[in-house]
Amino acid sequence: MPKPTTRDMIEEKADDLFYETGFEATSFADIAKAVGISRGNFYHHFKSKDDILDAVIDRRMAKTKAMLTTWEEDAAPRDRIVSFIRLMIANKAKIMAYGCPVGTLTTELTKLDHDAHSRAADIFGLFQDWLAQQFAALGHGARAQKLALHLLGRSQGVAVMASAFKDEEMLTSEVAALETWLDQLEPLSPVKG
Amino acid sequence: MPKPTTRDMIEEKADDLFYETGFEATSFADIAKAVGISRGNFYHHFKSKDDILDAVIDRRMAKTKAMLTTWEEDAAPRDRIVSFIRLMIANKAKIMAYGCPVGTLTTELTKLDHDAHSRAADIFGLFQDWLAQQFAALGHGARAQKLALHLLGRSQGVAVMASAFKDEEMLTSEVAALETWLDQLEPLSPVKG
DNA sequence: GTCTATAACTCGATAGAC
DNA sequence: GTCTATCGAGTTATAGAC
Repeated sequence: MPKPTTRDMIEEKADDLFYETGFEATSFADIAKAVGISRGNFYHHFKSKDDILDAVIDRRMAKTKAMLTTWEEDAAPRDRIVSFIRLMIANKAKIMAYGCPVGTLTTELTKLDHDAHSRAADIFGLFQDWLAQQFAALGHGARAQKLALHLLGRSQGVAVMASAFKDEEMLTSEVAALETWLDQLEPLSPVKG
Repeated sequence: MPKPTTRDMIEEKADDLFYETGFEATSFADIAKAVGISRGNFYHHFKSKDDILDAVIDRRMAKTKAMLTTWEEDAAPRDRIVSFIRLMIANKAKIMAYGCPVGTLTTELTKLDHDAHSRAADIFGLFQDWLAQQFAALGHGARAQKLALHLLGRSQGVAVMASAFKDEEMLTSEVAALETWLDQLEPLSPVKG
């Protein structure tokens, strides 16, 4: 494992801080302090705060793609979708504290009327397309994209409410409801098996 | 109708701006410009920016209570719940542009670790309790609060996705799905009728 | 006295020169 | 890596207008 570069460190800490305290509320000084470098050193790596945001979005896109690829190790599309649903359980503590990283960033960028908004929304697009593939494999071809969007929305709702009320019970019971929903979808006519 | 006071005007414009551009991103200069008064003049009406936030939350609580009371003119609990669901249709344009006013504010205040976060979440509490009353009247007493939270979450998810993708079709079809969900809830054993 | 406008202060932000 | 410039934020002080 190679030693992380300064640029990697900046991206990683900026990613965390944008998630935990928001993009606008995070200052260069905050990131510099977290990384342990001086502020001037930033300009060797990033020209502006927007440049860091671009890098953070690229980083999240790459990590999302890698995660989706990992989930494809499950042969059954149904189990792949369950992996997505249970991501909320795996990230329970952070979701209750800060909400969903994708949803809260796109929401903030929408209000700021920021150019990067559509690129942040593209992360949702990655999830949607991947989920739609799984629903199509389950035999829901015609409405695969719609089901994917529905599932994404349900997940976002859980994240918003769980962080608003700091309610773990709500999160776990809604995750269970989503798995029930998945297994009761009709008609179920998979292409194979 | 009495002429609105300067204080009323400040609250109204601050409410709009907090919704459209976010609490932190809205400056006193922005509000002053919208109201048409000077910056310094604020401090005869509010001690600080947090004071304005408190007033805005109070204002939203009051408006929410008034709206819920209006919906109670429908005698049938089912129709009252439909009024809630269709609020997303009535506010379609704003939701696609800025998301849900309650959800986005609580999300922002969570990340800012702001004291007013719990008061903002109380607005969700108003909706939840009111919806739970309607579900109880429909005969779902034991799980009325849970159903209310579920419906709130579904609504939040729709708002997040619709604003992320600027997708009106998603909003309208999910609203229709919610009405179907409502009418297929089991068991249906209303106390009266 | 209540409301309002002007100006100045403090602080922390981005940005950049050395 | 330090040090400074510049800008805009929230805030305060003071003085004029109704």
